[in-house]
Amino acid sequence: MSPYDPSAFPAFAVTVDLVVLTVRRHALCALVVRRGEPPFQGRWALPGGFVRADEDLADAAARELSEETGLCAHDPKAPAPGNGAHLEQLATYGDPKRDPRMRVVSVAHLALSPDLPAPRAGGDANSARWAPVEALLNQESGFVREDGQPAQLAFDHGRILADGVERARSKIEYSSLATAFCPSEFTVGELRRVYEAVWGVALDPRNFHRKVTGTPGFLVPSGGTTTRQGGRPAQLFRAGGATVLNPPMLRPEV
Amino acid sequence: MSPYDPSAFPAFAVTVDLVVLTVRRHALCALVVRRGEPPFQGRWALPGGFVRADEDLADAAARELSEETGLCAHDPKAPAPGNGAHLEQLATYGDPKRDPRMRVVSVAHLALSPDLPAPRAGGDANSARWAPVEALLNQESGFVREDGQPAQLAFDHGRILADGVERARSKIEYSSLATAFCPSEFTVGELRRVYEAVWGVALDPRNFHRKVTGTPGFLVPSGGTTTRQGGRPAQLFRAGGATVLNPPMLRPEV
DNA sequence: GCAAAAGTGTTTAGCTTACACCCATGA
DNA sequence: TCATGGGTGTAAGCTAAACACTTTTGC
Repeated sequence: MSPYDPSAFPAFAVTVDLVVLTVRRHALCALVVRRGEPPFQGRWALPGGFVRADEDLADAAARELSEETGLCAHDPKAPAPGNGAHLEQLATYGDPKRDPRMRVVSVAHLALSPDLPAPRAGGDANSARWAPVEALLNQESGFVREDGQPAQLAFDHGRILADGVERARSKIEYSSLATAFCPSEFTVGELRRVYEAVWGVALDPRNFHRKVTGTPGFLVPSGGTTTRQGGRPAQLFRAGGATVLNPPMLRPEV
Repeated sequence: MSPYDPSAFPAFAVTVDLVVLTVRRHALCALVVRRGEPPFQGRWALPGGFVRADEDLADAAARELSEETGLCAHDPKAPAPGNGAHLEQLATYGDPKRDPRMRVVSVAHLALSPDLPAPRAGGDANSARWAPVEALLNQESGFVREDGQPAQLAFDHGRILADGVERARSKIEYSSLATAFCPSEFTVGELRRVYEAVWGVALDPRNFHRKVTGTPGFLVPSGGTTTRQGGRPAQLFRAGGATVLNPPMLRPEV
């Protein structure tokens, strides 16, 4: 057997699926698209698509993200963040029966984005929307949305979403990743509300303020202030160069 | 275009590659096999192989691990650990040029095992050995082993190994995973030497002892004692049911 | 006895927590 | 004036780091 013989190994289709998270109205939300064709026609699914023949996995994920949201994924190593989203590989799902049509291995990616006006449909999806992850993850308990659509996601996307949410929840503990949910300029209170939405807890505003402003390199003041949240004007910050938080932000027990 | 048409998407080969780590003679070591055929013939590589047509990714990784080492990967959820190794998915590597022959996507897995007598060759590898990761990771700086073989690993396996080592180093901070490097019964000192080997640091034996014995569910005394390390007899322990360490073990700055 | 490794006790410093308190704005 | 969110001060409690000290074996 020659190692160059394509018949010597099974052929797989490879896709990328995206867990795109954002914080909207104090709730952690994920981008879902309605499937326009079988299988799972009419059901909600994570955005994604086939990896092209000469495309790297990260490039395929960035392309799908751009097609679905218009966001530019920004390389964590790039100097200018711009209006980009954080994008990282999450995990790979390859159960032989995960797609009834054929053998598909999906390399899931996790994207974190600031709140966007509204998702625009793209590719073969005929509609797209932000949905609170809490509702989507209640799929196991037979949750049904108010419009009568079952919330159960297509394929194994419920599991993929759960893994992505768990990754996001744990990663903001020890990294500065929570700033990826914020616009380029934000206040300490806005950043705190991100943590509260992602973790589903309430944090002490005073201790949170001391913690994030006291961690060198986490936040840099941009000079301006804002009163968009009401109350006393708050300083505006940008994300600093630090990527790890040491000591980490502690997630309350419940 | 029908979604069932195989010509509608590119075909990929999918492999699993294994980062198998152990601690031998106070050094973190990885299992490498010598390649018997091109490309990279004669070079060291990580063990791995093609995923079969109806095989899950985790099953393929467990099969390769068993073929190369005789270890049984044990599901973390299984009740009886036995003589099994820890096995988890690491990351997926799919650069279009990572294999000169064809488009191969590799789903890398990380395995942690107690010290084994000697690796046995299996599959198409004509030899296998444990190599200190420090030597393997110095490949970038033109490191050459004492036998004249360049240590540079085949394909992108140097990067995969580096990612696996980093995962292991960070994961023993906040989980009980370090016990996967120990035999079923071990002393606190032996566990400490695992941490010291993986992190490459020296830890205070007194504070380490208090830390691990004071964390509920981490270690359970097995009743026996041993003097195999010399000095005063040490209590023997087994890994307890706890999988997370809270608060975590702190890695010194270096 | 001596070396070596296992354990215990104690002090100090840093960090988290909880909460009292003041500040600056819009309505 | 009052409600609202921003921001500072401070004392209690927990943890880790550093290290003196005792215990129990082999040689």
